[in-house]
Amino acid sequence: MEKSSKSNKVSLSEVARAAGVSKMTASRVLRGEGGYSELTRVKVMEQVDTLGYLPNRLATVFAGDQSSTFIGVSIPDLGNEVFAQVLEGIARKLGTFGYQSVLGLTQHTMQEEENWIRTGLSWQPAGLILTGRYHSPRATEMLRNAGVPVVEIWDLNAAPLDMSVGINHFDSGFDMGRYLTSLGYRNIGYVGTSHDTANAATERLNGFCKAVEGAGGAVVRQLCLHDTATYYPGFYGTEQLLAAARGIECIYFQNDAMAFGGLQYCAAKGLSVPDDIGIAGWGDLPIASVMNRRLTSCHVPHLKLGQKAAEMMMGRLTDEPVPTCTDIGFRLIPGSTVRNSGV
Amino acid sequence: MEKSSKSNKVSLSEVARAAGVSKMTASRVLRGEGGYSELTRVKVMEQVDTLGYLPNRLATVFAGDQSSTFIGVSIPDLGNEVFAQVLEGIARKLGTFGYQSVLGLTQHTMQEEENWIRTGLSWQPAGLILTGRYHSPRATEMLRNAGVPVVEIWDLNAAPLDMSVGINHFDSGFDMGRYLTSLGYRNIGYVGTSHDTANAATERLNGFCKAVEGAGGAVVRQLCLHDTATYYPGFYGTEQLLAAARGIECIYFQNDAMAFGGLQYCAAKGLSVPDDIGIAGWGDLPIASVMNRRLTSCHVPHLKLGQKAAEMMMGRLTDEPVPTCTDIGFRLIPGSTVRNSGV
DNA sequence: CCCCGTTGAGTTACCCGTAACGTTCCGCTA
DNA sequence: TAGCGGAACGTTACGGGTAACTCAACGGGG
Repeated sequence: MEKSSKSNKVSLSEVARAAGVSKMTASRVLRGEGGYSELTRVKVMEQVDTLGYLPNRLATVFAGDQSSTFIGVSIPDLGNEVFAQVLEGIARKLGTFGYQSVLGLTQHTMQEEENWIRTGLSWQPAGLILTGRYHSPRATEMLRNAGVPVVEIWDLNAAPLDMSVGINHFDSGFDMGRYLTSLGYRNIGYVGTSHDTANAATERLNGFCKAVEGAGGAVVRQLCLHDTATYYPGFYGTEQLLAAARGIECIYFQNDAMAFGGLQYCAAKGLSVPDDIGIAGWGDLPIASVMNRRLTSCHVPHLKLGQKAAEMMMGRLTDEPVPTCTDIGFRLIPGSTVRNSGV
Repeated sequence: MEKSSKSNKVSLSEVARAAGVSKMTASRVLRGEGGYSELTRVKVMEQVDTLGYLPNRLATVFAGDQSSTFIGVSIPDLGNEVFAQVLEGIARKLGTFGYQSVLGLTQHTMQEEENWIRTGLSWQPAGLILTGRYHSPRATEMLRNAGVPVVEIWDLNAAPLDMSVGINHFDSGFDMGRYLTSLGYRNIGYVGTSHDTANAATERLNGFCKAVEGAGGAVVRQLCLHDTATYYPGFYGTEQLLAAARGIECIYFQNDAMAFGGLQYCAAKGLSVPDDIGIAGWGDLPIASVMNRRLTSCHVPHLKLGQKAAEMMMGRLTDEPVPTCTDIGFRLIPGSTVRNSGV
């Protein structure tokens, strides 16, 4: 049962020849658009089976001016569980429409994103889904010129390139700031990681600071680690923060993963949470559902966000009216890692 | 600044015309393969900038017999952090070679995988990376006929379709079984989820049972939930297991997420771990690094696994000699959620 | 028996790049 | 000054499929 040495790509012409019809007739049968007899259909389909013909979608896209079924999806990184869920929502929903997700990991940098957009556009995607609302000038220009639908997710963008779905991160930080100050916290610290200045985490921090300061408190120390926003940096970041500043009553973390690291640091050092110190995160990781203590955090429907993004994309591609801007909403989770009433 | 109604795709011919050269010359300039004067180069590049030309890679692929830079990657689901990391390793590594990952989420079913392979092959990928070693007969046939490189990851496959990288899950389960029995555990339970019978988790369970039985113990109860293998099912699965069987000394979970759920159930019910019951998981989730107690588990270098898969794929595509089978290895983590010496 | 509509199937052109080959034109050598 | 080589660039022919058009055969109504 040896195969011939090279590329056994069976083309439509070969199927047609084998079936004794023209290429065009075979094409009609394959697309089921009618205009052929039952006998012809059977002959063609027999050969499709026999030869193991697989349609070449590149050629189809290439032929008509119809666009492909590729959707480019750029995600900062998958180490962050939250983005993994967004991607799952997107990919799964797109899949149900017969569309494929082409993944780009942009490492939170606009340059990586720009590169990815450039190559991404070169294979004629039906659309692009991008994380974040900040893009390099050249990226923006390419996107405008390309004429493909674009959904910006994560950050809500009142003036999106095309469409946008996400939450208002500033507000989400603001709400947490207001909540923590309402509990009497005044000297507050922040632990996060640094990347581009323009991103969602920074906006949360800005909103947070505004609320805290508005309530007479102060974010006395903001730690921006040069590391990934995961568990262990949360651990040692807490150590650094507490060593650098006295009297911190509560720490706001960039996300839940870092907050768990912080919790663990406190446990290791015998600091009682929330008696000695309050801990708040962001994102509401799934693992929180089985922790003995509920982490104070902010819930965002990640999976739903991804699904919504995919739906908006598909709506645009099928010429349905689509809102340009969808607020997916967030919910503050009081939790038990901060004290539960004002002092 | 209104754009004309339709697809502003600028083609190479337009660039060439605007620059006053032939299509072929413009193509040569774009590819930098020489055979043109500096003046010509400048003229062409000017028009590229002015018109905002973006190469159409579909056409390129289509023109030569060179293959695309798409690599199809099938992953069961991204809710499982472990697969997200594998994907990250793959996508990132492929990216450095200028290849794109096209994602397929197969929900742990062979049928979904088959569908995805069929459509996947239709856009002429340079290769496929599949999770698992079990594929439907038709999928196998398509893969053989397609003549594209295939890397099967996750399960080590001694007789892969093409290439394989992963670990031996049977051995990994066996080692855990031997370890737990060496600590004196004899009445052991298992909590996992059911899907196709043929998968890595089942192989781990088989290896585990063999070791346990070989040491005179028994896996007295195997619970296979109809749910996803995450935290909460681990929680209520533990409840079900303990309600259904008496005298269970130790529970082996399908993965760490479920084990964390189990740990939490024990904490909620006042069961002391490991004094009252032992808990073991699999996969070594990142969050374990900041837990106060180390979960007994099995470490697998997920990111490295993904990277290796990508490297093997690239090696094959550049005609380097590539091992057909790479064991990425695992490491048993004794942890502190089982007792630490034989009774 | 002719005309015409319907059905089934073939022909042609095209999509956008690239390989392979042709052509021009220059300068250099004998 | 013919002859030649090579740099610079143009022409043609694909590749796999599809839209639009054309054509042939057949059956039914007048």
